[in-house]
Amino acid sequence: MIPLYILGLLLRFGPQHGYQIKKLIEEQLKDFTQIKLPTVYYHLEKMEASGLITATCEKQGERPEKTVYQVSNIGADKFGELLSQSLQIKYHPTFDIDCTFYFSDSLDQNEMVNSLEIHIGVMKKTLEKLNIHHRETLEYMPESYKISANIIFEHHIMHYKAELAWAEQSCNTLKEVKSYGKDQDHRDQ
Amino acid sequence: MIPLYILGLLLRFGPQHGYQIKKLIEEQLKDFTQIKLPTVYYHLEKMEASGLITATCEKQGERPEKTVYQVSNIGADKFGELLSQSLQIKYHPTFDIDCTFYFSDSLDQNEMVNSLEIHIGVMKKTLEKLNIHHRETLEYMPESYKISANIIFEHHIMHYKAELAWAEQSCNTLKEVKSYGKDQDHRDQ
DNA sequence: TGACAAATAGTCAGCGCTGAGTATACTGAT
DNA sequence: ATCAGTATACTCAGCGCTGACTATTTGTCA
Repeated sequence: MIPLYILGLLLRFGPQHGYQIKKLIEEQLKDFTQIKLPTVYYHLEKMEASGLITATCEKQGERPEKTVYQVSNIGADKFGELLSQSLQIKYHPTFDIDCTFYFSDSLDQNEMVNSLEIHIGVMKKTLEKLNIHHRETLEYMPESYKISANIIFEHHIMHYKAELAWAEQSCNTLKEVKSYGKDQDHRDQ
Repeated sequence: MIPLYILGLLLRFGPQHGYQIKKLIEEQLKDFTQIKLPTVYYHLEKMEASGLITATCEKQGERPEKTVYQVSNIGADKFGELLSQSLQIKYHPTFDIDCTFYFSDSLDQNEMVNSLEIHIGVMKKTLEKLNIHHRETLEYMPESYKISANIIFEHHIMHYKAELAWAEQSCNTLKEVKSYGKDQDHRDQ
């Protein structure tokens, strides 16, 4: 996926250094990816080696050189190819927290409720931020890009909502079990 | 997360070989993880090196040896530690398809609609399977595990539903745009 | 105008993971 | 009795990724 981003950004915004590409990704896609700088450089080198992009050294004054990358013809073709391939949508999420619940017999219920409550708070804040950013983005975005921007934002918003709903539901379930347990204890005494 | 699974499974089901651990993960968690065999062995070796588990060679007849692993005291402590840590829930999904939509100005709308329609089909089938497997699991599962099993299944089901809803919504949006575009073409002619 | 933080630009060792491969044992069809 | 196919059990080279590091340049506030 990263080569696709790099090729696409270089085609859309013209030749760039590795660092600039990282900045572009941060600006353009901050809510949707977390690509690290060394990862960008790693792919730039690989892509240069395979001829998808060409590197030229830029010397301003006599300061250290910066390497500027631009897409070759082969790279432009590859972009189209990768983009078509990316239409094969896959969705097989895994959640670390499933492991926690799988072994929940070794855990205290209060801790679990607590942890879910924190999670609920985080998800609510994340959703607020996303909604605000969504509105902001639509303001300065040219009409032709709005539809796809909407689709991307909606994708994330819907999954965050699902995560929130799950956390709230599970939290309530655990609380009910707890109070039921207490009732039993009470009756037992 | 994998060391946590391995420690937990070894504690719950007793000493096992690498291959058996893989089988256990497949049986117990088939809908929720896709851990590969070499990955299991990788972690077993690391965990043995750090004293979390101990390996003993088993020779049946004079056939090749199997290595059986069991949890040490240190490992049992580590299990508790990792399990507590795992209560810090993180959710920052990234979707490859976002990249596709980000560059959707280079794509044909029909292809995108098509791709989403396929995705909708896959998600529907996945949900059906998950629901069936959910019911089956609850049947043979002892009462004490049902709550956590429900929570895990619900987690996945809710996210698959979100994914499905998003795909349907986006598909409709794109279709509307297309027919609107056609209208315009028609008027332009 | 000197000093300290932040931004820019890039490198590298090493970790986690897995596709592809090896080798033996079992099982069922012919 | 044999052969194919599957299950069991494990190994290893090499890829993708990134934390931690280096080094320079540019604010920025006193």
